[in-house]
Amino acid sequence: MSARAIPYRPHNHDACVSQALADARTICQRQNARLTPIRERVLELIWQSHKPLGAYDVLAELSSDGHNAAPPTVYRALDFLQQHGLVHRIASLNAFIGCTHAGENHTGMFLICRACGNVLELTAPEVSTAVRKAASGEGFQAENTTLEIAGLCPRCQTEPGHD
Amino acid sequence: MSARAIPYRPHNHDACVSQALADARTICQRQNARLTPIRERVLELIWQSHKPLGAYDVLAELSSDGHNAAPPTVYRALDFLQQHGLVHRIASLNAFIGCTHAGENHTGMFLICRACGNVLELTAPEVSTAVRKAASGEGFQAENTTLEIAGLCPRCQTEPGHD
DNA sequence: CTGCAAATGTTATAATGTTTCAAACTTTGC
DNA sequence: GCAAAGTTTGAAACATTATAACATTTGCAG
Repeated sequence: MSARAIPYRPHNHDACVSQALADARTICQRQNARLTPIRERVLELIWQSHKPLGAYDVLAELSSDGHNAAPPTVYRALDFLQQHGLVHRIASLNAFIGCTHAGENHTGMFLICRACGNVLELTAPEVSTAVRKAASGEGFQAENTTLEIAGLCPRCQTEPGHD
Repeated sequence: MSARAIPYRPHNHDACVSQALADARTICQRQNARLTPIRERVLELIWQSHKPLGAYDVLAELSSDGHNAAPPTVYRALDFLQQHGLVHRIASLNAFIGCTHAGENHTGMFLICRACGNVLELTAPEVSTAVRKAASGEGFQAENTTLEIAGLCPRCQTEPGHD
């Protein structure tokens, strides 16, 4: 659906965002879910950064919009977006990021650069398989996987402090 | 070093705890790290439960010891214990659990039962390999992996609400 | 148009984590 | 031993993240 994201290199990010929003509208329609103005705006704000955005960052942006929102508004929108696979929560950062595989039925795996803060979402079938196998080897019925890898992105390995 | 933990089934947990503490003392000695009374006590408290303990849970236990501690005391002890591989932080729960592979140089993988709250720590080499491969396939230099799987443990699949 | 369910507004509060500076304790070099 | 330096702990305040509870509004089906 959306094109492959390449957060580490400059690109026309506005186009990413528009595409993501268009995808979201389609997905919500198919699921009979209401992508209300607030929800759409929150999704847009989150997409405008490749770096994960905290709930209170979103809140601040909304405020500077003139929208006088309180925390529950943001958390509710984020819950909705998560529920419908439009954003992911990065547990190790308490922050949220747009899903680059929305509607694709996947297990996200996140490469988080500790230097520049960018995050790349991957789907790695071999990883998913290995994880599922390891869990079922213990008789464990896996439902939800959190897989977050902190380290250095290609750019920050050679070009420290660029961003 | 420590025997394999089997949180899903009853066992002599006091023995687990003593063993973990003994191991910890050895490990710290080898690393020239000071396992002070507070740190040891925190480690003990964490080990006394197979369920992850929040920092404020630890704090409460310390208080009921008569030890009048403030949050930084606990967080500092937890940082120390993490640094030396004696406890793990479970990001998806904001909680801590004793490391069952202390001193073994491993990447933890956690099976978290959403019903009983018990957590099993695994080391799955195939998973680690797959993760490392996926990361380096993107040119990403992985440093730290958070891998947490929520689901149902064997016991809770057949015996809901036992605990 | 009316009544119900879903969504949002509003206020307050809970839970989690950090900063800062001072005091106590340990180690080290002499 | 003893003073200096470093490490650990105490203590108070504060910052950040998240939720509870209840009122109000909006969208929609009948």
